[in-house]
Amino acid sequence: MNTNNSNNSNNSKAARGRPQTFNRDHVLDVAMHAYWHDGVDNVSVNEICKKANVAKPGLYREFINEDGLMKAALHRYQQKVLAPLFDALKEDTPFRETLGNIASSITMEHNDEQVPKGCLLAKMRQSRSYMGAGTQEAISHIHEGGLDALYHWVLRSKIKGEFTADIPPKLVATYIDTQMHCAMLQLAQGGQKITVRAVLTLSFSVLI
Amino acid sequence: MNTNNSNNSNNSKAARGRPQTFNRDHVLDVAMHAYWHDGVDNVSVNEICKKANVAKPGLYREFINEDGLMKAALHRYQQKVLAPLFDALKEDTPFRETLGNIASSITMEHNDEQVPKGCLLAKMRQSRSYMGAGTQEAISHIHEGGLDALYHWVLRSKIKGEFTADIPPKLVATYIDTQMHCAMLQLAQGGQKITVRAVLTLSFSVLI
DNA sequence: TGCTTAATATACCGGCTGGTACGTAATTAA
DNA sequence: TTAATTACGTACCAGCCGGTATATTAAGCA
Repeated sequence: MNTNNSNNSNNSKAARGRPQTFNRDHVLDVAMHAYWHDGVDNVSVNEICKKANVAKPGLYREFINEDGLMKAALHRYQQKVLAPLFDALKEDTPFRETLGNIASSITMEHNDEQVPKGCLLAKMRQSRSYMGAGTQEAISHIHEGGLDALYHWVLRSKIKGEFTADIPPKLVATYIDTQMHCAMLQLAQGGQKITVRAVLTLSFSVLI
Repeated sequence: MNTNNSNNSNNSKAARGRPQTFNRDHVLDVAMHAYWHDGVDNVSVNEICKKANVAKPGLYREFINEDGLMKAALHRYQQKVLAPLFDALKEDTPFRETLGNIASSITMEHNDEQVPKGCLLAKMRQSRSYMGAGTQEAISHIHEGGLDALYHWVLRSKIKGEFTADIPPKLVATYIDTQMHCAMLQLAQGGQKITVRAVLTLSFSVLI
């Protein structure tokens, strides 16, 4: 898990040549936000370079090509945004309540314009087939991780007796994933939060 | 060949200059299929010209610009594909059965490779904000027409006593529209038909 | 036979794309 | 100092994009 660490501190001294000024994390933050906000198809490497105030060759040195940049940006999204959300599935909150929390956090009002609408992973999933191999693999990997987290959460809820509906757990996980995905797309596309939430809640009501 | 026409069918007289060979309907068929199959973002005017075997200036003379072409292709999709499907909502089939038919027709097996997966309207809706003004308007118009058809179908079903759940009809229309939209996207993205169908059926089960 | 009208195809435009060759700047080691 | 090493940024590449100027072709009319 990780590419060598470029510009960094805990490295022993040495550092033979000209010191690196390229800031990998900063570029990744810019790229993640741009892809998330504008949609992967509508952001070029040139634009990211401008926004991050770096030159193209430096970026290509770090990420090899556009596919590498996208893949890295998506991984950053997974770490910074997705993982904290999915941590909620590991807690001991009752099934019903967690389901409600999911609906809430998706349609939450953060009028913070800094946070783009929708979900980068959701947006990438739908144009998956036109992306580079590395990005496609990352999308599948992260998506499957999410499905897996949902699946085990459902299993545990079933054991705890909190989930009683007679629906195969695998299907429940896919169902919730699909409904979340769908809600994210609606939001990204400009759908009203209140409507998206009503639809999401209605779709979840079949589970409780 | 001299029964020429394509466009101006009922033209009676003369036809002064060089006879037109540009076939509007053929170009629209090609464009519709290309947008549908490959995704609007991944098809250029140049490619459509090549596939339809026409020169660019002829196409621009007929459609003015890319936006005009997209808009016309979408309208053709509405007439050729969508309208026949939505006609099912006007018949007297029971609510439950119609709901099942919707799920069936969406996940139907036409291994016919000629028919692209998913729905052109659904694909366009999700990249709406990056398209021309005419296409955006067409998307909204057709989408609202579909929502309206669903709404009135639900209303009639309620009057007939076939739909009894205590959910506002407007929400039901939006809900079904959303679930269909979502299923179409999943299919377009390569989702398994059997899985998509299971999710769709589960989501519909809250209505009956 | 021209003359007019209208549709055609070639060949081009500036601009943007992903990607890179190459000269230069900044550092350490000798 | 001088050489080696490494990162930097300018300026460029071919290729595609949406869109168009222009000369040519094919018809009816006189």
